[in-house]
Amino acid sequence: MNDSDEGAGQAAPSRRKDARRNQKTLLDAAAAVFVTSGVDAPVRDIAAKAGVGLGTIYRHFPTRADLIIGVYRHQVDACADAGPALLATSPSPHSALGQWINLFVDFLVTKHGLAAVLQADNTGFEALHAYFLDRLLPVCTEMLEAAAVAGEIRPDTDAYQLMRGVGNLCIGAESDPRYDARRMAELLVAGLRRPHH
Amino acid sequence: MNDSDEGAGQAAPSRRKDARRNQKTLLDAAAAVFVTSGVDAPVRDIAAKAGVGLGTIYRHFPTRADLIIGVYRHQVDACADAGPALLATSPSPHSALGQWINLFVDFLVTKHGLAAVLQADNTGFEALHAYFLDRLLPVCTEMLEAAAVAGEIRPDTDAYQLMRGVGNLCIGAESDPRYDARRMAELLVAGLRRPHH
DNA sequence: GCAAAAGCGGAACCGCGTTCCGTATCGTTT
DNA sequence: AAACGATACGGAACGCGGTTCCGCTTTTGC
Repeated sequence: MNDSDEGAGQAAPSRRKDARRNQKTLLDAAAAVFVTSGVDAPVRDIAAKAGVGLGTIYRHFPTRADLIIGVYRHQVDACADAGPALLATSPSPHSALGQWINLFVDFLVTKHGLAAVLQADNTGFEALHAYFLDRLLPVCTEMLEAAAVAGEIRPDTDAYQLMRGVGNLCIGAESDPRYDARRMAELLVAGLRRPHH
Repeated sequence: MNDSDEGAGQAAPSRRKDARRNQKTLLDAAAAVFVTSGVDAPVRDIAAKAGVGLGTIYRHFPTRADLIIGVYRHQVDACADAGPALLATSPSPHSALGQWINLFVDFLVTKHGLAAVLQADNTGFEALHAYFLDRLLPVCTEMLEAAAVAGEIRPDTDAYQLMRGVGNLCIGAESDPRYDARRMAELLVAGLRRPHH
């Protein structure tokens, strides 16, 4: 899949020195451009910001998804790690789930255009979708199960659908002042509560 | 806004006869192409299907939103009309709301790519967004108020946010077999139930 | 039938993603 | 240090799709 690093792996001990430097430069440039122009920013803009040619960016990050993953991997991992922590410190699994979803929503709405590109059907972004699922689905599943065991929610809830639904709720949220994705996500989480305990 | 008709108005009594015919031809062609290729289908495809030039399509429908509105106006109107009817026949306002949302979701998920293009921030689709809001928001507001008066839901629920949330939930639903937008929408509606006192 | 008005077609232009290859740089070997 | 293969770089060039623009055709009013 990935010959050297980009995508899912980050250790790049081999390779030529300039190549490694360029990779880092590109990630920094991409992060900066993503903030100002969103994750859909023209590839040329990122290349220009990094001061490299187009060939270079495509060699290091064959798809835009690779670039996005590279830029946000740490934050996604942090979100994943927060799950078990919340489960341990929260008064109830359902409350932990709510807080965790809040974290996820906050992450998504502050990355312009990221939520829109996260859905599975978006051609060329399968890797991105897969990475998010890979990291977050187990956590979500764990929390849902804990809540189900505690009898707080219906036991038939599917973690994938919940993640997908929450991700969808975040689409375009950053550019619509009348819309509050966090509130909608809370409603969704509230909706899976058991009718009465 | 619209010199003649496209967009929100449909009566086109004046104009040249061939122009009126082309407009109809274009709507039919667009409807057909939307079914097979989604609402993002290349303009050229629609022009080809209709057997007209590019200039013609842009003259009749300056933006893609105009075309989409033209194609789906009747169905949107039907959905709007269904609201009061459901309110009258359903056992409770909340139940009517749930059924109405189901109608809306079914409409959206069967129109490939429509939900994705419905959100406000999508440049060039303001007219589409506005039309949907124009027709459906009053209905949604009415149903929410009825449910609030009946004490079934919290009284502070915003119709715009609900519509936007439901619309978002439908994005990409048609191409992801693991995802059931209707179920998520039901969860959302369930979530605004009053926490029984 | 004729001229102005209205409408039509599609070439052309632009932005953007993506590919490809001649050139430059690196690092290793002698 | 010189030389040479491997590795990486830059950017021209191509394809696709949206949008504009203008010379030509059809319609309509007289």
